[in-house]
Amino acid sequence: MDMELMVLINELTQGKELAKQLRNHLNPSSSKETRDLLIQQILGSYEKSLSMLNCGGGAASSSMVDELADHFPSTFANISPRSDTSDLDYKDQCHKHVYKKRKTMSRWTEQVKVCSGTGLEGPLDDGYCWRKYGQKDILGASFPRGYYRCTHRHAQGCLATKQVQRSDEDPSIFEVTYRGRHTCSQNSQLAVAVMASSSVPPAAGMSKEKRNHQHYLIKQQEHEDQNQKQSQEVMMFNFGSAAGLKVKTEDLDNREDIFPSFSFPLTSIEADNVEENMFIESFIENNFMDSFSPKFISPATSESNYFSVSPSHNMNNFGLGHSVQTPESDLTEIISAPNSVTNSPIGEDFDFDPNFPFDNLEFF
DNA sequence: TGCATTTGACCTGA
DNA sequence: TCAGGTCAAATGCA
Repeated sequence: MDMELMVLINELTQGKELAKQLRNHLNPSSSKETRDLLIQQILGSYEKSLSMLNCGGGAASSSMVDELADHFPSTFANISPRSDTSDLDYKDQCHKHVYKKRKTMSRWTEQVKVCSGTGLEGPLDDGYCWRKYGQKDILGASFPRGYYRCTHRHAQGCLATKQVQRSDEDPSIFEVTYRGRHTCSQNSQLAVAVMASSSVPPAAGMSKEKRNHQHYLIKQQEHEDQNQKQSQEVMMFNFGSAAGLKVKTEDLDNREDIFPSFSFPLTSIEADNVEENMFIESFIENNFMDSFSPKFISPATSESNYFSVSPSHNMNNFGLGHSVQTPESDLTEIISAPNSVTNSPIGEDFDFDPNFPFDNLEFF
């Protein structure tokens, strides 16, 4: 990870810690000087952070901007390099940027079992509109891998992509790797419905697309929640370092140690890449993107990532998950219901503990 | 005619 | 150097 990014995170973390202290001093017995000092330190910490973000020259800044651009393509479209380069250069730079994004975009994998006779082949319906843009024979794989991207890529700059790979062992199983977050409007529109219904099982009348989409969003949210946990873990580590506490860092090298319940088989991701990307993405998404929205879903449950569409598959295999089958029996989605709110890091009585979500506006 | 898919070429990173 | 990922022209389809 970039040193400057680490410094930036430390600054923000320090600000958070100072705010925590300030909160403890928000009683009549505390001196005004102490509070003023803490406020000054908090402001200084955030000013430093902002100046780092505003500084366009540093490598960390540009990489952070890249990251932000990945998540807010429509916003960053206005800052296109077209303004000061030729079309050829622009195309070239965009092309290079695509390859750069390969490494930095979040991704998670699901396995989807397709029953024989369902007629379901190729791209699996998750509620989004995907357009196939490529197919490639993969070394050692019996079946080619299909590459799909969001239909609204050009219209709305949505950078979400997915790869569909048929399993060698069981051709009825498709391994679907999602990359990037949907920023297109179909996401937000359906997301409202999903968020509104996230605390209850999907209604029987819910369309297949919405249910599939709900499943997709829930998986995406799970992925992000895990990111957030890891982010908090690293921040706690930073705290420990600052306070001279000894923190076992090897946990950071083993995601399963940290998140034993997280069962996505991130098959082809190098561990270091996962850590870095998850942390950066978590930091950006949780502290910038999600700053103005509460966390509706926090399924911190142990759950298999194996999503069977077999009608005979027992829903109890998925813990809190439940199965919904369409009348056509073409595709059954296993949708994991969110856990009770007690599992959420955001409690009713919010307290500034190290796990406090950094994205709460009241904090500022 | 417009949109989606196919497929060979090209680019990047390991 | 090669495998994986993406582009874009050609093609198919409604």
